[in-house]
Amino acid sequence: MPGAKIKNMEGFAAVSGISRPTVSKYFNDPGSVRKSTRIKIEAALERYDYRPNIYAINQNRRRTKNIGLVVPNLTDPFFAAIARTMEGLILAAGYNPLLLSSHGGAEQEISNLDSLRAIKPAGVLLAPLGRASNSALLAEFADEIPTVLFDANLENVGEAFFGSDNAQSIDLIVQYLCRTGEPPAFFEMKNPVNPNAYRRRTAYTASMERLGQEPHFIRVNGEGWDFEEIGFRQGTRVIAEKLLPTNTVLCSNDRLAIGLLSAAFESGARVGLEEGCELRIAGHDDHPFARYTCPSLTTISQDYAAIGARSVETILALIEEGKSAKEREVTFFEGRLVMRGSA
Amino acid sequence: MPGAKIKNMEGFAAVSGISRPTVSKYFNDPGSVRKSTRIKIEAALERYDYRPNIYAINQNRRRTKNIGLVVPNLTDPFFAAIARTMEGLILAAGYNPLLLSSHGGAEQEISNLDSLRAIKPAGVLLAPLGRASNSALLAEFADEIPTVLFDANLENVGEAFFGSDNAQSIDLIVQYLCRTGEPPAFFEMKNPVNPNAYRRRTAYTASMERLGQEPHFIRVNGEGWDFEEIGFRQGTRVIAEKLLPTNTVLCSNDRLAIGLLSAAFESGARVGLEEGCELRIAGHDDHPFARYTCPSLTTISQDYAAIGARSVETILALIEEGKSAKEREVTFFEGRLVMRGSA
DNA sequence: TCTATAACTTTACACGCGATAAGTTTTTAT
DNA sequence: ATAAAAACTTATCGCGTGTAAAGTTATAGA
Repeated sequence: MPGAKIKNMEGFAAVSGISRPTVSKYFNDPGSVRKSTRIKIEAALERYDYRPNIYAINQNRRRTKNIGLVVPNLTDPFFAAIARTMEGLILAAGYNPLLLSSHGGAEQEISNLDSLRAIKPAGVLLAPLGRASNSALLAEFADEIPTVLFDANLENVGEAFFGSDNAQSIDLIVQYLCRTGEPPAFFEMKNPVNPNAYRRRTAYTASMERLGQEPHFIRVNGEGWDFEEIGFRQGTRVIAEKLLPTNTVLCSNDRLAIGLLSAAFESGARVGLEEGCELRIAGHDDHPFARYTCPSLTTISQDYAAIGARSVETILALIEEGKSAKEREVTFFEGRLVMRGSA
Repeated sequence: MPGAKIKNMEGFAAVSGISRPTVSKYFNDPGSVRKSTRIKIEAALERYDYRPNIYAINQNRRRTKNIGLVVPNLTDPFFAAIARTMEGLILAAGYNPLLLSSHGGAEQEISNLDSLRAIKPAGVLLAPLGRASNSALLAEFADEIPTVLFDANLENVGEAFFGSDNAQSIDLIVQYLCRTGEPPAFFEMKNPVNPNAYRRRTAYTASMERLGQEPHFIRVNGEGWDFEEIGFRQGTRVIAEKLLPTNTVLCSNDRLAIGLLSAAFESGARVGLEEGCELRIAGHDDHPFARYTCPSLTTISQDYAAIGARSVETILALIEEGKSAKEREVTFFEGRLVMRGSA
């Protein structure tokens, strides 16, 4: 029950009976002071309402305790989820996370980095938009401030990258689909916004060829990040015009698959493994809603716990060890097959 | 193409040929200086790389330009969307939005407010958790810092509240459902986390009675914010045990409805308006995903453009006019019926 | 051209803390 | 008990701004 407000550390030092530099030391690391003085300070904290002024702190510290966290689109629950786990890890390490969303726009991405520059963060975790990103400006930023990329890789930007092993995960699901039915066609956007989409395209071709199957692509038009909408509209057309070369469709990501599932439902095409189903649909990412589609969506679960953990570990190491790594570390984590009702 | 970096306003004032206090004035309001000096300063900004140090600024300003934006759960796309629109409005007004999510936890909500206190925001827009919130501590916070609530109201906390008119919107959809088929039963959680859920419960009863129908409740167990999961698991049970009193179900929110739709699908119960369907399901909120459920979800669209706009306007007025309003303003916006395939 | 006034300049201090140096006290190890 | 080490104290500076006072110059309106 803190009583009277105290306006600065000078005043707080006075009431706690400890000198100001020692109090300052305490706030920067409570373990760095003698136990007896720690007790005195904490007793004073109980009695009085005082918190160090964060602006004064940051003005004087060499490095702030801020870590920027930039995701391409918070409206996408996938990024909301990964951002949340990263936030927790950053807090646990005693740093202050600052979450920004680029809202699918390259200008917003740049303006996010500008905002971050203003707060002089110790480091930044950045999931870039991908193809749309202004990579020259991103590289410039990463040159000033320790930056780790995740989810989408841009060549030579940042000190490290952590993401999914699309070659492995796509191979996993292509093998599964081929083993259990007709080989899949690949449903994707003509001009994907995300580099992962390109990797998955390549991985699909490679897997199919390895299995002696001919790759088939269903490439649909559409711009932006409204993937469900694109999957739905183009899916409706594809089904109506009977453009599907096989009864099995592997979508480049779950959000397209969600749209396609909805299109199939409204078109009267039954999806799933059961008797009488005319279509199998699979996705990639294990979107939070994939469990609740009708039927539930067979997909690949990205190991975002690992991606998040390693990204945070790495930026912390960069910050605390001081300098940048000799070599840019690039690590791909394996995906896991999640078998559900749709394929 | 800014050239050499300049470390402080002193240096920048020197190269721009203007005195430091005037430069300071310029950065706080470019319109407050003479046109000829504005041109000189902006010319220097082109040639040199300088931005005022945000920590030094905020240490000395009476009020910062920060506005806190706290939502109960960013993983919920509904809140992600409303947060996004509010962010845009705050930026447009020349303020700096700071987005925090309480992740469904009361402790996190409090710690978010503590983080905000540390940055001394000019004002805060807060969507509280609701029932779980520590409303005493929230009230204490709102007492220190101008605060506007949205989405979920807590009595006498904050200077104003903006949200949906649950009585109107529930009446709208209950009337629609009664007009077009059997009167709905109300599917909800036994102990909802959100005050809106209580309002909707009451509104449902009132509407049904007004229409001369007997209200029926399906109250399911479940804790936390994993509504889809709860809707799915309990929905599966309810369908299996044939506990539905009518063929029409109105869910307290879309996320429960999404789970229930999934349960119905897996249970083989056809949902919708078409021939041969045995169930109608409706929701509330117009969740971004509601368009893509199978069948697409009939629901109520909250006017979150209005809620966001009025909330931001109000907090800005409070900040700029200085003092708090005479009376706590409480405004409910009407919902709109969105007719889709499920009911 | 003159004058009122708005806008500028210089000077100075305040903000609240981090950091460091030099001296003093307390704790730990022998 | 004693010396060395650790932790404290006082004193002082620096950070990059906001802000205010007092004096000076530019601008607008007559």
